Amino acid sequence: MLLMDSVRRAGCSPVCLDLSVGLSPSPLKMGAGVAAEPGRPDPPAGGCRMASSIADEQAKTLEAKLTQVSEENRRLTEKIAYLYANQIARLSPDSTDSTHASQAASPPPAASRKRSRDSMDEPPNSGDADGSGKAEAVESPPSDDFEGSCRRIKVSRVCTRIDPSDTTLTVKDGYQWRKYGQKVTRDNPSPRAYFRCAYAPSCPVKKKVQRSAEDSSVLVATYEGEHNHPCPTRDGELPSCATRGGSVPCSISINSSGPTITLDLTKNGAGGVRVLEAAGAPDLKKLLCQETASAEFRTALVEQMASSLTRDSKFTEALAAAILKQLPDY
DNA sequence: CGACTTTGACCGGCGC
DNA sequence: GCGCCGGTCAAAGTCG
Repeated sequence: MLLMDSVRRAGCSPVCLDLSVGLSPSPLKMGAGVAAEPGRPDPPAGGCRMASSIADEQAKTLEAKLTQVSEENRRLTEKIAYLYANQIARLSPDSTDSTHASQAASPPPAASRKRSRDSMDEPPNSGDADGSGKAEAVESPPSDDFEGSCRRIKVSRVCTRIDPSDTTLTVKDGYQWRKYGQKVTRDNPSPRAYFRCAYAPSCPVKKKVQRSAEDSSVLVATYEGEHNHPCPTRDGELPSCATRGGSVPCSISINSSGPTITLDLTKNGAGGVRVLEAAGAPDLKKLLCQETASAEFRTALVEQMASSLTRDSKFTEALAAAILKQLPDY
């Protein structure tokens, strides 16, 4: 886009755009016509004469931008790590390893009932959660090692905007789920549905789906554990915003043993990111709101998303196919 | 007829 | 000890 913009500003025709997306070793290649691949015909007459110098200039610009974005990324990472560490320290001043033993004897008053339940719900084979365990869901007796039994399963939340009239508690994420229960919980008038992964019998993953208490048009899906099998459909590799005919995940949560931070990826019309909530850390939410509102954050986020997409050869192939479809035969 | 969903019953932890 | 609550079970019902 930067190149396109510069080329446009330089008075060159946009026809020079080389869209050899995914067809060359370089996954995404957009540039002026002179940057054509070897063996390809020269740019059409009327192409950019200044393209060579512009390409050099743009290469430098992009390089500088890459450095800047990398620096921003590093800075943001450090900042989030710092904020997170601060919050943890503030929320659990005695959160050291030694608390495990005392927790069994006398639970800390600040620890909510729910929190202790969450750790209790850990499946017997939840060692899988760190990816190092075996994939078998074999019942094993509780370990005497308290440290081991307290290991947290991976918990993540996905908020999904749905039609308020849609009463089905389904979130299409590509995996197959079997519903095994539904309950009305105290803090929310809408029922909570419980699902197990139905694709692999040994898969320990569970999912809870419930409408948000604040906004009934938002479904909150809580995933516990990690799948020990590949996703049955490609759509499920990520909760996809392109999902059709179903609910559309529109936000992500950063979890899991610490404060939950929910980012809304769609609601901000200005193209920014909105912090929906930072459970258990109101100050963190305030700070993150400031941070995500910044132009630097948006730029870094966009860069990172673009980078992830362009590294995915499947994506670039699909994009190339879609573009070729739109182009007249030549 | 098998797979899946629904829903009331049941279980175990926790607070009072 | 009792009641509340979240989570799970399992029989019955539904669907393709």
